[in-house]
Amino acid sequence: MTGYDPRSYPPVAVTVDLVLLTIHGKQLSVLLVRRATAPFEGRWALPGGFVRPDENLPQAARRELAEETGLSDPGGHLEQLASYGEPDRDPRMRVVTVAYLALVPSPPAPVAGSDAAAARWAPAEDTLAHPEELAFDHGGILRDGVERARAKLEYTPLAAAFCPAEFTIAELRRVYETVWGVPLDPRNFHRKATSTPGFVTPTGATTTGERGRPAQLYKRGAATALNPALMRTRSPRR
Amino acid sequence: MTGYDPRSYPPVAVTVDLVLLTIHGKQLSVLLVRRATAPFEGRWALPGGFVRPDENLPQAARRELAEETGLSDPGGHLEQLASYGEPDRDPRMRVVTVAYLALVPSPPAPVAGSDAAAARWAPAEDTLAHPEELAFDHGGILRDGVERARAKLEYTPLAAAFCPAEFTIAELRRVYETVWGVPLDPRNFHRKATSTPGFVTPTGATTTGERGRPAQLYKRGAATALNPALMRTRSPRR
DNA sequence: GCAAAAGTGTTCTTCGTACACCCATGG
DNA sequence: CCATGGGTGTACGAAGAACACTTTTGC
Repeated sequence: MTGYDPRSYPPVAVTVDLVLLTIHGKQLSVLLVRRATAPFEGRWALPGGFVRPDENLPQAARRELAEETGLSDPGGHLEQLASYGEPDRDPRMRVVTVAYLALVPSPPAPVAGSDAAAARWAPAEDTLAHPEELAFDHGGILRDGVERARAKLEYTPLAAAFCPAEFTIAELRRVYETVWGVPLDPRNFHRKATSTPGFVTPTGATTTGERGRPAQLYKRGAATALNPALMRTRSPRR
Repeated sequence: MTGYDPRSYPPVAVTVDLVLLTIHGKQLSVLLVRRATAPFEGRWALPGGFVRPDENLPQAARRELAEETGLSDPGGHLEQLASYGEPDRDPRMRVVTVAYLALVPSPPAPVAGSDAAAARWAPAEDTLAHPEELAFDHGGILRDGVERARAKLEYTPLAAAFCPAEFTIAELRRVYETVWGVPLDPRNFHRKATSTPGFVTPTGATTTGERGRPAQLYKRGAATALNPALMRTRSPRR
């Protein structure tokens, strides 16, 4: 590295891009914005923007999240995903992007993109099937984000990030079924969720006005990791 | 993001830093280099350097790894860890670093730092106990790297990255014991390692000249994930 | 009462743990 | 033959899968 002064390099920019996931109806959905300017004008892309000189990476990600959801704190979960830095990933200049993964409760707010031409919740499955339709390398970033989300549901209490502050065990189960795309046994899931320490804590309240027996309401527990983990792989009895 | 042109920003540099781990004797060790120039001159730091205009991030990481180990392909494993971008993490200018985690077989080569004043393998435990002694925010990066390595041993066949091309089950077990810092039952570990599909594949050869019964030699299997996972948490019989 | 959803109990099987035991080599 | 480490067999208990069954609501 001696002899390499970055100030003699062509300029580099650092951006933050967001894989913002929620559960919309029965589908895992990702927020896409339509690009208003070149390059990739008119194409759909992940929301994102340049990191400002005075902010760190999580701050930039939270700022983007707030801008896109229109809420100062949309709840849910935000974590760094990975960084992407192919030299030609942006035709304008060298841009290294730090992708963040955000999971938020169902439609956090009507999305009023202040700086994007338009924004929409797109079914993740459809978008993953045609990743090349997204601008830049966002198809690959989205794939990594969805994969990370699927994996982390197994061994962290992250599924609750998709739920409102209070939720039923059945709602939590539907998160798993939607994200993983597999049916789960409601009875075994109930036992598992309520018996895993720190996963959920009962609020005492119950649902009402729904069909069937009212359900206990729960809020997120204090645990940051699930032990034992939930199983994603179905191991059918022989 | 409208109205924010990164070309009007103060310049940003992107570096790649390496958490390079190996097993040295009975200890998990990390490669540290002594800084030859300001800032933090004379202090120990993770190896790293600026990403060049024509290379992508993995290429930069592999270049650093080759430079530090003195081998064009030291074997083992290399993966992106995370990115760090506090505005003041480098007093010279805004530097965003993309950290990579590398796991290589025991002393891959005498380290001849071409551009660092000196390099050494430091016990990870000691270094983690005094993270503030490292330059920049490298103490935190090291902590994240060791944590990642410990976690990934559970559900990936990554432990084999610490072993030479051919190894015995006992060598593999010692990797786990060293990285996790817990003793494992040799007999149960043997069964588990050999029965987990894709973890290790026998070469047919055996060790010789050692004390005790010769051991079968194995090489890395094709699996990228372990199913079922190995257990790190000891669940003692009640 | 009936449908629907919540929640409990029970059985079967799998798998981790502990540990007794046998095997193959060096000295 | 004995010490040392490699490798197998087996009993016990914990936990997951499957599913019968009870509870509590809306209609």
